[in-house]
Amino acid sequence: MSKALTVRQSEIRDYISDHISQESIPPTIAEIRSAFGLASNTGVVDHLKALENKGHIRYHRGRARGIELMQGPGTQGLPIIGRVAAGSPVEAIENTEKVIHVPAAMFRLKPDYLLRVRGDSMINAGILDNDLIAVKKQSTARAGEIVVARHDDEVTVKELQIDNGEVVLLPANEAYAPIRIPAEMVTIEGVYVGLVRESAA
Amino acid sequence: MSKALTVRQSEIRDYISDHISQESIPPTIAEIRSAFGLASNTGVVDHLKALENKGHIRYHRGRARGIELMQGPGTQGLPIIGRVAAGSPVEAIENTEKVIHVPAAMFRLKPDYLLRVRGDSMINAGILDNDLIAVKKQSTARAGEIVVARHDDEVTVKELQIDNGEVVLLPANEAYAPIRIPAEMVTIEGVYVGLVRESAA
DNA sequence: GCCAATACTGTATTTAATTACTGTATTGGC
DNA sequence: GCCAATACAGTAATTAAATACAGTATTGGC
Repeated sequence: MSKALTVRQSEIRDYISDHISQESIPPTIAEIRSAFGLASNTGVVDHLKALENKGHIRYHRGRARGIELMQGPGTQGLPIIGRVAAGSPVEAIENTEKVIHVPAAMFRLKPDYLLRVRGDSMINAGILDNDLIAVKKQSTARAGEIVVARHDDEVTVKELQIDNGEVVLLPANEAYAPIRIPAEMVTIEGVYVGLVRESAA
Repeated sequence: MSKALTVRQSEIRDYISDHISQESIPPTIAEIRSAFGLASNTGVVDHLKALENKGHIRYHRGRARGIELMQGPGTQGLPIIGRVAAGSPVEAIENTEKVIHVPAAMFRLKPDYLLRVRGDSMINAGILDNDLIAVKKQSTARAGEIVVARHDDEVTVKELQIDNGEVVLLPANEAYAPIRIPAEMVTIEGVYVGLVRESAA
């Protein structure tokens, strides 16, 4: 749908997105120019044209602040994934509870979806039963990161550790034991980048 | 807060609201003028000033399309309160870090603002240092609820308990002792209704 | 080695949009 | 009967913002 952006292009796209959420109006070309320390409007216009060609914005020529953000994945709505069906990828659409409009800019790393956590195995990491964790999709992770891991068609949230070539999934709760699995039997679905809790009444 | 509008004023307010939802950008003064078949910008400006005085819009002079709706689509922004200045009410505008657009529907009870939590006194309730808690403003609360309480110009987040006419502010961390204060020395600022965590990298 | 895309500077110009007056007519309240 | 608020017209001036052109330098692909 929307082609890959260069580093500079996605910086500008993010600036536009942030400007809209904070000022509730798109920036002018001159505002973008000075935000990036550029000397000429032309450079900004070039980027806007590129972003338009790649389907990320609509650029209404001749209109003041005529930049309209296209709601690409990760921009506006984050789907909430509920129970995860066995065998299906975690982002399968039929598992979507609903979509909530959380600005991805709210989190330091842009998440791709929200996953509802079941159980209390991560309470010492401040992740409680029924919390929604913001997950960024990626297939690798570093030791010490909290990851969404799939093993035997079961998806769990645990701290990742590597020990002697084996993957250790470490709960943050003394009542649970670490899970040790050969690396080739575990798939990393994503990493934990944030959390949303709708507190019970 | 927002005073009653005349018929004409609410027509114009509705037009602005519709324009934002349809074009995702506020209208210009000239667009409003021609939409209502007026011959002069002055009439529109008069209405905008009236709408501003009555608290329905913010009118940013000198900016193209500088009309910001205070209610309606895209207005569910919650201010993030950072450090709380001594003596000032917690919602004081100078303490606002920024506004993030979190749909109020995300939480069961509609919060009024987000408060950045400092310290680890509530870790057993899953509230960590630097988390943002969603707070609903209210001056009373029931025992067992987690509240934002002010005592001696200091604002803390604790579980509320009542014991023998005294207020007990209960931390959720064994390392901290409960705080016991006469009820008349504590002000309840609001109750905890949700949480947002921007996880550290 | 060339082409296309990216990422800009610099200057000038045009058009979009807001503001700044002055003035008229109507309405409702005290 | 007057005052304040509402609801406009009309004209000019000013500023905000976008565009148009002509370049330069760098990168990666074929």
